[in-house]
Amino acid sequence: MNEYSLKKKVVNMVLDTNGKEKTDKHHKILEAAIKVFAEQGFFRSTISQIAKEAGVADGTIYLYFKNKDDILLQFYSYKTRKIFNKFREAVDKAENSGEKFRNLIRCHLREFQGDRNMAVVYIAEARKGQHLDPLLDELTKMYLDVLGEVVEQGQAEGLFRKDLYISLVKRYILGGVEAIISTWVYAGGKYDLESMADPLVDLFLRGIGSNDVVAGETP
Amino acid sequence: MNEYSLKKKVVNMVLDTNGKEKTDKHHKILEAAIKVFAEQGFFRSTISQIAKEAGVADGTIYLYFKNKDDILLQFYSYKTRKIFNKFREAVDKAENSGEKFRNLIRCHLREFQGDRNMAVVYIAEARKGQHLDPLLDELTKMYLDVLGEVVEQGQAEGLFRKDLYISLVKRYILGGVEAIISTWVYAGGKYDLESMADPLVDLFLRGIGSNDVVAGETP
DNA sequence: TTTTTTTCAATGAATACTCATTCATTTATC
DNA sequence: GATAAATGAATGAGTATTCATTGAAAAAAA
Repeated sequence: MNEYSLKKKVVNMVLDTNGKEKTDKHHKILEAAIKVFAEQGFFRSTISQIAKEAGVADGTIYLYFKNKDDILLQFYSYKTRKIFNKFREAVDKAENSGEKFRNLIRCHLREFQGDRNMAVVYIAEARKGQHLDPLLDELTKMYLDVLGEVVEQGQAEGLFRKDLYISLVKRYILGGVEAIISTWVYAGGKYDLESMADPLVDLFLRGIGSNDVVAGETP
Repeated sequence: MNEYSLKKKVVNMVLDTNGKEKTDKHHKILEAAIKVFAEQGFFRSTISQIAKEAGVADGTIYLYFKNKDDILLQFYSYKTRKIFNKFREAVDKAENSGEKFRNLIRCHLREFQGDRNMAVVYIAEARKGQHLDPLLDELTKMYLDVLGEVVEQGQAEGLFRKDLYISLVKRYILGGVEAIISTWVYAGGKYDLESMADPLVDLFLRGIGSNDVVAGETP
C-alpha cells in the first residue's frame, strides 16, 4: 500500500539454546495477531486490539512489523514454511503412494487441528488470494505439487486410476480436505478432526457410487 | 453497527409487466456493488466507488440500503433465493437420483459461470461466515439438504454406497465443487466451467482408486 | 388548459469517527 | 552514562453516514 522502507532490522527470530522458539516480542505479537484475526477477521481487527492481546504498546508492533498487512504476510510466510515441512515429511516417510496419500491428508488435518487460530485465518482469509498474499498461493501450489506427485506415483504403482484429469483431481482433493477443516472450524473445533482422515481417504479412493454403475448415464 | 431505524420504506423491487426485473436504482446499485466487491473485496471497496459505478450519488445508496453491510446482506438474500430455485428445479426435473446428482452439480457450475462477480463474492467473501451473514449459512444449509436428499435417495435406489457417512459426504461434495469454481474464478474465468461437471461427477462416484485396492491399508 | 402547490427522490458537501502510523519521551539494558 | 527498546498520546488520512438543498414531476387549483 505504501512504500517499503524498513528503518530498522527486523526479523530477529531468536532461538534459545534448546532450539525452542524463545517467546520474544515478535512471536508474541504474531500469535496475538492471529488470535485477533481469527476472532474478528483481518479488516475488523485493529492494531490496538492486537497490542492489548500481546501485552505491548501499539507502537511496539511497528518495531517488528512494517505495517498491518505485514503481520499477516509474516504469519503466512512463517506458518507456510513450517507446515510444508511437516507435509513433506509425512509424504517422505511413507513407502508406497497409498500410504503417502493417507499420511498427507492425516497430517494436514492434524496440523490444522493443532492450531485452530491458524486454521481459521487460513480458511477465512486465504480465499481472497489475488493481491495481498503470493505466500498463500505458494502454500497452495506446494500442496498441489506434492499431491500431484503422490497421485502420479500412485498411477505408476497401479493404485490409482490411469484416466485421471490430474489438475482437476488435485484441486478437488484439496477442496475436500479444506471443506472438512472448514466444517470443523465452524463447529467450534469440538470433535476430533484427525479421525476424519480415514473416512475421507476412503471417499477419495472409492467414491460414493456403488459397484460400476455410473449414475445419470444410460449406457 | 448502529441502531436500526429505517426512516423510509425501502425495498421497492419493481417488476414490470413482463415479469422481468426493472432496472431500477436498487438493482443498479446492487449490481454495481457486487462488481466493485468482486474486484477489490468488501472491505477495500468504498461507498463512493460503488456510487460511481452505479452512476448515482453517494447519498442515494442510503435511500436503498441501511449501510454498507446491508448491501452485501441484500445481495446474499436476493441471489441465494434465486439460485436455490434453480437448484431445486434441476433436481426435481430429474427422474432418478443419479441424474439428480449430475443435474445439481451441472446447475451449480452453470449458474456460477453465468455470473462471475457473484461467484467471486461468494467464494472470496463467503468463507468468513460467522457473524455478518446468516443468509450465507442458509444457502449452504439448503444446498447440503438437497444434496443429502439426493444421496439418500441414491442409496435407496442402490446407486450409491450404503456405508456412507452422510454429513461428511455432503460437505465433501460441496467442497469439491467450490474448489473447482474457485480455481476457475482464479484463472480468470477463461475456460468453460460447466464442462467440468462430468469429470467431477465421475470423481465423486468412482473415486480415484483403481479396482478395489484400498491404498495405505495392509489387509 | 394553464398555473400553482406539494412531494419526495436524488444530490454531494459537510460531518463525525475510526484507526494506522509516527515520534518525543520514558524505561530498560549493557 | 550510553545505547537500545518500548511506550502511548497525538496526528491526520480515509471514508461511512448525514442532511439541508434542489428540481422534476404529480396533484390541486385556477
